[in-house]
Amino acid sequence: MSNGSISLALESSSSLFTKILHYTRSKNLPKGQSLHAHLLKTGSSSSCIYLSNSIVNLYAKCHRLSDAHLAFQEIQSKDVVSWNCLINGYSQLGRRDSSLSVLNLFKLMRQENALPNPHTFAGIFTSVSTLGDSFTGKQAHCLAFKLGYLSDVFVGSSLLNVYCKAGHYLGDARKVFDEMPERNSVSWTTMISGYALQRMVKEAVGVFSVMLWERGEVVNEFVFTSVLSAIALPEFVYVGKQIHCLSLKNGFLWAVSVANATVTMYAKCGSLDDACWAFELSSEKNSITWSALITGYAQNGDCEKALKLFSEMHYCGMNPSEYTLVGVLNACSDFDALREGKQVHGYLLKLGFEPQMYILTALVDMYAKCGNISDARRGFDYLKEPDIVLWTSMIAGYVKNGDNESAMGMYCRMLMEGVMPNELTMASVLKACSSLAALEQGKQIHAHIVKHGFNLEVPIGSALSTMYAKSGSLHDGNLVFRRMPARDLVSWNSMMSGLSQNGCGTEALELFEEMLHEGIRPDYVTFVNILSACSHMGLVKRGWSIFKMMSDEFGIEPRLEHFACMVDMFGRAGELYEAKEFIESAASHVDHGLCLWRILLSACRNYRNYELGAYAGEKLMELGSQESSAYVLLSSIYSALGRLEDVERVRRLMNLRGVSKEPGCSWIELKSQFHVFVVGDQLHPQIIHIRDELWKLSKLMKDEGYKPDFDLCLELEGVID
DNA sequence: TTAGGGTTAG
Repeated sequence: MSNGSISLALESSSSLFTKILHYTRSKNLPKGQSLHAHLLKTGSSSSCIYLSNSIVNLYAKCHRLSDAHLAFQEIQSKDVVSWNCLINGYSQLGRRDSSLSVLNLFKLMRQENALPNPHTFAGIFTSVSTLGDSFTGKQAHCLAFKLGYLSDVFVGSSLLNVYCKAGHYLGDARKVFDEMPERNSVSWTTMISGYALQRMVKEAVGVFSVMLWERGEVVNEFVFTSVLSAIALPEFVYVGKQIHCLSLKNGFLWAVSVANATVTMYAKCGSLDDACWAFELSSEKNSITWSALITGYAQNGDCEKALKLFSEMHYCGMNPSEYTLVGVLNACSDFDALREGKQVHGYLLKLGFEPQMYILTALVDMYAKCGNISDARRGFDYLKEPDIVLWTSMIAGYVKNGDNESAMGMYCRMLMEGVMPNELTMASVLKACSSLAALEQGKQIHAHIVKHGFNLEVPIGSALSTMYAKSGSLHDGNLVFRRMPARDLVSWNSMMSGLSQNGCGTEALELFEEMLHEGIRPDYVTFVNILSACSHMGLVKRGWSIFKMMSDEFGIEPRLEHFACMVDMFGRAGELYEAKEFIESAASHVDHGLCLWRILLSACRNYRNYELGAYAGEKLMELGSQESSAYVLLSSIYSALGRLEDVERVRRLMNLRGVSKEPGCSWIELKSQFHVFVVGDQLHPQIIHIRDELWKLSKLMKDEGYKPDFDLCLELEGVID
């Protein structure tokens, strides 16, 4: 026997007990284990239930549940504390499997006729809320009530947490809360964060105020963090500011968790200056504080500041967490900042971050959104079993890069591998169908949506109505739109665009009026749709007044798209000189000029106003247009005017600038197969029959008296070929 | 003289 063991052997059981307690609190497992060995050797633990329970507790608190279980089984006559030590050990792990073990242990405990006490129920309710099992929660609630334990503040608070976490049971939660004979900081925090989770700001702040009224002070930092987390909308920022000031007044400047919640609160409300102020003010910053401000900037569209802050964080010697990296990668995605994104990628590899699922997803998303789809795919292929978020990122990436066929292919592969889509997946796939105008596939996706039990909420409802509308099925598009339980601005905009693109300008304008009537504030996209509808309908006056209304009433500055719609509107109506004046008053930017003069040039061709057409064409030459159609049209106009020198000059300019005509291309989907045709190609297997049919059609046209318009068809072989 | 509840960042 060593000296240490001799001294242990001589110790009284009360001193042994103090030691176990100390090792348990300090989570000193090795010391605890040697003490346990000593107790087994001397047999002193079996004679004393306090000591044996404490050993179970020691292992449970050190997260060694299998050892705790063994020690528990060694106890001959278990009491309620023995059960509680084990039950609470499992429940405190906070995992799904351990919570299920708790429920099994509770069943065993009842079979062995051991009577649970309030301590037992605290563990039971904690596990039930981890599992989100409100049915078992209700049963345990009844039992606790029957046993008269609900007056215990621990039981009440943990039960409160069951109902708060279940979301739909907030009414039950409030009832439990109101009926508690005693409430403390934990009960307040639980009730407040229950409301915060459901974004019920007024209720959360209400409970906070009642607490202030009853207690006269805020007891700890947790109450502040939970109430601040409820505030995430600009209209409540003034309440947030009051609570922030109160936290400073009550001396919580030291609490980094309060500072983090404050920065997050301001950022979510869109008050970035205040978020910055709270950030500077915090006496201690951790990676969460930095993350909160970085993602705040990213989510409010100031990605440049987010990236700058990230490098500042690096220079301050603060290492980023996974969250910071995900936040900054998302900023790169939104900012189209591939170079910076690659730097962050390199940096995280250097810091030794393993490519875990969410970092990998952020990387795939960043590469895809920044247009580097092949690197995105490499990241995707890295994982053997990608989860639904990663699949969706990859599918959305293909859609964003215009490769809708690959997006559809990925979706089919995903289904074959047995991965269930979520609503974002469905929205992306529907977008691919819209772009392909693939109605049949779109209908199949609609069937999947019904089959998987998704409802027509945004974004699925919006994407589905857009798919139908863009594929020409306006009736179905409208049906989906009307059946959506709630519509956001994007839903209205896409329905309007579907109507406008399919020649239903009047209906688009009616929808616009309806939207204003419902109090939805239009954005710049709305006005693009509406101006385009006016242009197609020839409603010049209406268009003018809407164009003015956009900036005067809604404070939206006109963008290139709006100017283009206006020029198109004048052009279609034959008001060519109005269009010219409009361009000259609006086109201060090169890009604007290039687009606007090009529209006028086409309109001049349609109305055979060659003088003005030549004027617009020369403007395009001055601005260095790279569009082949501009050169072809201008030279044909000069030819029609008999100005052959100018024809030659424009041709030379086109060659000099290396502008070449892209061959025309069209495609059609027949029986799930795409047939693609490019000018001059003979690749289609049925090309002979197709040409035969075309020849018959043109003969029919001639017989009916249609004559081709040769006015602007030139001997441009040298240019076009 | 052993055992219990709540909080912030993506």
